[in-house]
Amino acid sequence: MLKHQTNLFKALSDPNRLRIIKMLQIKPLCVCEITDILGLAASTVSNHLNILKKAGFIEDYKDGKWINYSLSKNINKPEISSLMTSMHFVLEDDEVIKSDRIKLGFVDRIEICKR
Amino acid sequence: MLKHQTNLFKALSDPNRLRIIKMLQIKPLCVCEITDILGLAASTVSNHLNILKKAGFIEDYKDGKWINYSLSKNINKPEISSLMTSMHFVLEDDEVIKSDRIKLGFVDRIEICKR
DNA sequence: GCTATATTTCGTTAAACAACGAAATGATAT
DNA sequence: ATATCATTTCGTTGTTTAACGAAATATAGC
Repeated sequence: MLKHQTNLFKALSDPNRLRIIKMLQIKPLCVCEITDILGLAASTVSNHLNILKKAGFIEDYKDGKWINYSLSKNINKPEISSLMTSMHFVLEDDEVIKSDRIKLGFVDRIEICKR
Repeated sequence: MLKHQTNLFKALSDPNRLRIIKMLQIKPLCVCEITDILGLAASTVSNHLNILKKAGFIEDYKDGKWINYSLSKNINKPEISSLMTSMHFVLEDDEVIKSDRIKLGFVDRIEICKR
């Protein structure tokens, strides 16, 4: 249990995973859109998403041929919802986060996947 | 800045550092008391305390020949106080944490330092 | 000022982690 | 049914991190 709760914080202790959460605060995204904005290998992003999902911060659902990720509801887990509230106090003024969020307005999953 | 905020979560992503915070929620402690309960080398504990202090979660003050650590006030840092609030929702039922807190009632810094 | 002792710094070692590319998987849409 | 393409799995590499003991530092109290 101590180990499991430690994983909650471990999941949040990577800059790229924080970027993912701050993007998902705006809207749900598919793997290829996240990959495009972060500029990482698809396999690396897949791994990050898995860590966040196992921790309970995000969840996925299918949308045509894409898998969308969104922040998880987790009404019933106080530690998750409490930490998600904390995430709103964090990094709002960060340049990287702001830039990521601007890019969100222009990502087009169909264009990305054509490349 | 992204890096600095990541360190907030990194500081909380180690089981022994979580144990330290959950103990300090009960009362301030000196290094030798924390070392005694965790069962780690003093140098290791010193390192953990430094990481928590740099992140802004704890602060120290002198008390005779001991240095006491306590949870930091940080009224003015919303991300810190928000995360500290989250820490109250976490690990309250954990066996290790409960056992640590029971030991707190019996630690005697003068006895410890005589060994 | 000296001595005892609490705490920190340093160097080392082993384990954990992030990143990648290539290959495997799986599901959609024709 | 199959071709296509999004996503995941796997194995590898370099980096970061936790832990230790020994030595250094600092300070309290005589």
